[in-house]
Amino acid sequence: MARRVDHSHEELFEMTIDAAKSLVVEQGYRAISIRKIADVIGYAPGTIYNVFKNFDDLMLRVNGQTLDALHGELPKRSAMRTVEENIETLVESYLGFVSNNSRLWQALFEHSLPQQQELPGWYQDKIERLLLRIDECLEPLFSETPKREQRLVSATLWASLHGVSSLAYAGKLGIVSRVSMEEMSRLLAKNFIRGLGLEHPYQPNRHS
Amino acid sequence: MARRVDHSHEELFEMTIDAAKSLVVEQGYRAISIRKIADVIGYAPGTIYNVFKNFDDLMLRVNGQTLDALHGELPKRSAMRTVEENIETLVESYLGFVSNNSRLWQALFEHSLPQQQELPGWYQDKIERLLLRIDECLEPLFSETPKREQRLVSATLWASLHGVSSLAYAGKLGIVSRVSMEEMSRLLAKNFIRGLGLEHPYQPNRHS
DNA sequence: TTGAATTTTGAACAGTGTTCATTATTTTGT
DNA sequence: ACAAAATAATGAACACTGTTCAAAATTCAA
Repeated sequence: MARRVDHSHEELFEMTIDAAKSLVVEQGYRAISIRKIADVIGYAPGTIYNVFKNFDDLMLRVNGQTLDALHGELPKRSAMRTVEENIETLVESYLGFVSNNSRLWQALFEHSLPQQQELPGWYQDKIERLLLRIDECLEPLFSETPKREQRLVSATLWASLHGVSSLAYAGKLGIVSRVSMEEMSRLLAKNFIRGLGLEHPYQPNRHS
Repeated sequence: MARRVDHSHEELFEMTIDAAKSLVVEQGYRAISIRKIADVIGYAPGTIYNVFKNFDDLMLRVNGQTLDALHGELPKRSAMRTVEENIETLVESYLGFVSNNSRLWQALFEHSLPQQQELPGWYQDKIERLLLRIDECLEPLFSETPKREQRLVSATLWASLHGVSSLAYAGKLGIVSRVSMEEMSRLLAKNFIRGLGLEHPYQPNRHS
């Protein structure tokens, strides 16, 4: 049976991702499977392979939407405020999003591609957009220096926050509970930026 | 056939973990399976379940040994040096270990337990030991304040470094390559510590 | 209406973790 | 030395997994 008009390619795409999302939200990343998703949307497993290359592709789309959603919640830099204040606001938004979407957020680091397969361009672009949000806030610190250093700082802050949330949610910090994930994030951002903003906009550190 | 004297329980434990490790090193985390491991050690799959509770347990043991190995390579604090210098040395050791054991290191964050199942005590102890290595280095900054803040800083630094290496190895930072993982780690550690060490040993940051 | 194009299917394949009755072996008791 | 109990190892079986693809069902075009 081929119900060609039942749902368009685009509708199928959306239905599949929505089903995957709700499975993640309700049962966590490890509970997803192509067959379960197919059940939810009322199609056969094979149909999903007309819309997605494979499971990794599907998962990348799900995670891509999570990145989009985060991007939508991050505020733009306010010219009225200092770098520290802007970063603080950014971190608060980040923490809010992560708390409200914890299961989807966990899926973001629980899924990873097979060895030596790099992320597709469209996915890297979504990360790029997020890094730009941080870049914006750092602008005043780097007005005179090459942009590469600025990007390095943004990526470092992004990765650090990622480390804190991923370890906190995976329970990989022992005693440290979810309450202190927020404490850690604020501590990190504040002092990292403060360390940066001392004398030099960017202090290249030599390797001993 | 029961070859009871062939290998003791302890030998079987070690053989299994060694086999798992070499599979990770040669083919990456996603290539491991109980059956492949059983093949390598010359036993039936069922035998592995006499030694390990399940796959997660086995994987936790593998990762536990990775944590042990890292702990063995981290130097103790030198009383002759400043906090910044001690942390720098620590970070260099960390980076060296991660580079020399990249596949095993990746397995450390590619594996995660099912939802709401927390890490066993013996595993948390291994993390505790590592955090203590950082704690040591921070000692001079916290001589007068309660130890809780010191632990918060250690955990934050640990988690941040973890974030940098995990995103870098998973290729989840786009352009940012493995070369700059080291740059990012050094930038992070240096400025975070510098930010901390300003006026107050520890600056509690209020939430706006 | 017929034929081509397209969408959906679901069985089949090769794999996965895990269980457990059966078997082979060793240890113990007599 | 022999029988009985204890133990270790097995591998078939179960219920899953992602993925493929010939066949079937439906729609579109002539």
